Amino acid sequence: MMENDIFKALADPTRRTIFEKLASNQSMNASALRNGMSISQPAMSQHLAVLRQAKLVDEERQGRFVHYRVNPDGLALIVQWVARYSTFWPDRIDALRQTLKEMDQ
Amino acid sequence: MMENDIFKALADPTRRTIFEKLASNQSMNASALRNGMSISQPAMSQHLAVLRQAKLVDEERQGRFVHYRVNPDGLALIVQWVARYSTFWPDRIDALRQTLKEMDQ
DNA sequence: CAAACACATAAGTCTGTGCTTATGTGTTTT
DNA sequence: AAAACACATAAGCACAGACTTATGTGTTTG
Repeated sequence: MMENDIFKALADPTRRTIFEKLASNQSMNASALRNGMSISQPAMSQHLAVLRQAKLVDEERQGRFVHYRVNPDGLALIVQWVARYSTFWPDRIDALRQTLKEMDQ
Repeated sequence: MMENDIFKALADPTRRTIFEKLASNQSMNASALRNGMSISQPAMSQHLAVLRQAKLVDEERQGRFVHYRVNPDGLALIVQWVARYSTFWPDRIDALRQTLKEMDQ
């Protein structure tokens, strides 16, 4: 299940850090992502595989490097999930609900 | 960490089911939540504890029953987290960004 | 007050998962 | 072509977490 992959992927703090790194930079390869992270190369590779399967990240091979960047599909799925419960937010935020509906098309 | 609690809480499919049940009904006690769920009483109790710690759920004791309902705080935190990456959504959805900013105040 | 009830907590088991080291695959460099 | 490099995969280990049964705590009912 798609939803499950996403939440499981984001349940790990290391993976969220990786994702945030990718979000603030345009695109990074796996080695660049490791900088300042005290994480082994295989661990990084495994985390990226999980993020990729959750559609939170896209990869693009360039020679011997693999460049990773944020895939909006994953984020959109979270938004859609949260949007189902938008009725529980303060009234004024109902405007958000509208915007999200337009987004779904 | 707050963020961690939420994502870990939602990483479990059973807990998401419980949360969705609470979202579609106004308020339910733990026993009512078990209906049609083939889950033991202690398991339900443990899941609810996790959801409560993540601020996804509120409890209110009434006699020997404990009524649970959705706590918007948890949902709001997810929205805030996703909002940080709203730049990755298609342009027109940038309107959402505005709405979320207003929400933060 | 005793029994039934609603729920929480304890303790143990089993599976999932995040890590490691070792090795494999493909690409670039010299 | 050999060496260095970037990354993936394999296999094993250790811990986290979801479940179970058993029991505890508090409340209501008969």
